Amino acid sequence: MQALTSGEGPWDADSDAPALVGRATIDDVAREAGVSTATVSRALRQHPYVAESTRQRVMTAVERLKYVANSNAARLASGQSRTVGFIAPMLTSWYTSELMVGVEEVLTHERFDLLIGTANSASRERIFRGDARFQQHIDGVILVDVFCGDDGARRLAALDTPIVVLGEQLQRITSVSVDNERGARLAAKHLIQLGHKRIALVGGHNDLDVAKNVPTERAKGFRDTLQAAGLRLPAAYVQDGDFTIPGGHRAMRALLGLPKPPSAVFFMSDEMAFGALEAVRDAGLRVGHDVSIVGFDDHPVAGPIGLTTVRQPVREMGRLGARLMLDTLDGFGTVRHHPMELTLVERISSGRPA
Amino acid sequence: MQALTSGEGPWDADSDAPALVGRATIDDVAREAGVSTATVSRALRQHPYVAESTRQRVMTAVERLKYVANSNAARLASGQSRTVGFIAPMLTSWYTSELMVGVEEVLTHERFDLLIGTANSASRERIFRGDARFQQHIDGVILVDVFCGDDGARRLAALDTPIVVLGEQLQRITSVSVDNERGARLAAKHLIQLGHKRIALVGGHNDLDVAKNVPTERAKGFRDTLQAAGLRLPAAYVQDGDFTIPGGHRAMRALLGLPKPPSAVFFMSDEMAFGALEAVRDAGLRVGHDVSIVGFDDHPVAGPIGLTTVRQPVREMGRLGARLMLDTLDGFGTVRHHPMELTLVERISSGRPA
DNA sequence: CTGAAAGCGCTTACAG
DNA sequence: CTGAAAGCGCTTACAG
Repeated sequence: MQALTSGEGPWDADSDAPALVGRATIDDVAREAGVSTATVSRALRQHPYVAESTRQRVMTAVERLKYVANSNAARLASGQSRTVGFIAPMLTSWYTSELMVGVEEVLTHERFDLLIGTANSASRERIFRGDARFQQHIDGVILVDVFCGDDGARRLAALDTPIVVLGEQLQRITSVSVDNERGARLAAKHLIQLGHKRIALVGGHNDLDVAKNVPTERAKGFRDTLQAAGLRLPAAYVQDGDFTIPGGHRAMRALLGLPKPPSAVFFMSDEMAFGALEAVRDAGLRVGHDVSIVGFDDHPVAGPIGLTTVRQPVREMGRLGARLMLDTLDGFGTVRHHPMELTLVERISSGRPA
Repeated sequence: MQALTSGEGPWDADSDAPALVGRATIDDVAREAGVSTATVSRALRQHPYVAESTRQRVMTAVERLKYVANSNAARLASGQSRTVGFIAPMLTSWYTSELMVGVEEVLTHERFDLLIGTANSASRERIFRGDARFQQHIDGVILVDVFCGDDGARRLAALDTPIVVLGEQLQRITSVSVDNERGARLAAKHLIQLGHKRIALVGGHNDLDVAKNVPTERAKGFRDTLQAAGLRLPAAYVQDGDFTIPGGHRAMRALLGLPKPPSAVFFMSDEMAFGALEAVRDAGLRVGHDVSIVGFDDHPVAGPIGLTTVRQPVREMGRLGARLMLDTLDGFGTVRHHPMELTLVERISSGRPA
């Protein structure tokens, strides 16, 4: 970018800056400061052995020339990509993008790049054994909703790539996790305490063969709680909502079409619960009265529309995950599990059965 | 990343690949194919003057070695950053992130990187005259909700950096735009036709001194339509909702607290309308009956909750904007304006006045 | 159509 | 604490 042509105000050119053809390089700075490029490089990266006076001179030259290091050259020379991969089964869900924002926030601050990837069943193999984008030039990978059992986890841990898992806990892999079973228990208990007997469950990813852990754990917590209360969960009361808004809509319609529809439904994500709203309305019923609904996430729209939900601090999980990755890359890499708190937020979408 | 340790299934090592210490470089490929590195480079980038048989041999070697070019080296050598900047006043709104997803989609496909930036009043100057991240190593900039009048537009156009503007139309700058005035007119007309006389307006960015164009244009279309219908718009009926959910909540609460509250409100974004929902509920009123609400965007949750809104194809706008940027960078850079269609989607949040 | 070689702008042992 | 120099892995005129 060059200086602007003329005129006043915020779009003005900065007339203080020395005229340059193209951008200043490290050589320009070295010349200006009267030192070698090596010294400039060291001064700029907080290298310990640089005289304070030298550092000052370098900084002055940097300011004057508005020098910014060419990161391509820096990465090539140092062999460090300063890039972290981010892999999730579904990039468009609120949950995923919120995690991504958190991750991006701290990574950008540390001048790292983020490489985004989806992980459906077709691509998951490629990713770990040679996907074009991930095969090289990546320092580590942040995984969301990992799609593997204990066995897969063991193999993941054996990779020589730093890995951080978000949203669940895996053996021998650093993670920022949430107790999914407990979250589902909170939701189930809440509905049981309200007096509901016919409670349905809407999850997803049943046929994707990816991202199985999260729905599996939530389903378990839910079933266990119902069972402990002596309640049945008929097969027809378990629907696949695909973790999307339209999926939630379909699932709810199916449930309401049953001979004996449930009086309450737990959705494993708020977005699915949002989709359900329309189905309830179309059936001429009222949420919170005729049908109670509980979601999972605490999406920003959950509050405004009064959705009872299991809240998880998603953005915070993303931030923490990124920090753990950075720690690992810095060599402070003991495997750690960071549990995040889950809380039930009661709002008006759940009430006593009619 | 290295091969996995052992075991079967999707986490297996690929035993066909030649053992390599580190990654294959262009030299490895050249050796394997029996050609020079220059030829490998040409073959890989669809250079016209490469014999078909040579290209085949190179490709085979690439496959065998699972070669992937080091983009840092490629960018350094070619002098092309293959990076596009994306600047918006508010990164967390649905509108902005949806645009970003669209942009990211086509940019990634073309192996371009995206550099994200916010543009509040404090930083907008820096961006164009020397922000560390944008000063260099960027091929072009995509601007959302540009914050300048005709004068600013003229200066923007004079920059030697390719620019594409999203969401509105500016003199002499390529854009993917929407007729904001018309959108607001659609909303106003709809409410007027339903019989409303007391109609309020909730916009935002009033004190940010950024992103003024969009709210200004929408306000104009709205005012003009009311005036043409002989309706007044008292100052108290114009509120700042900050383009956020909490902002919409506050604005609605203020409106409902008025001695003579409006019977209908037009929000310049769906998210603000979402925030209003809670305020309406808290006041013991019903949306679509006691108060009609119209939004702008057609956010994914608008359908499920039945929000009447002015729909704009946001993701599509992002995609198109990215393509226009790529065209510009390829030298096909005539200034063009691509208008996108706006349509009113009538749902249950708007009805006849009580 | 292909190769030898310079060069992109940094970083980093290696000396001093 | 600092400098000279090699090298990171590509691309691209320049010859042929």
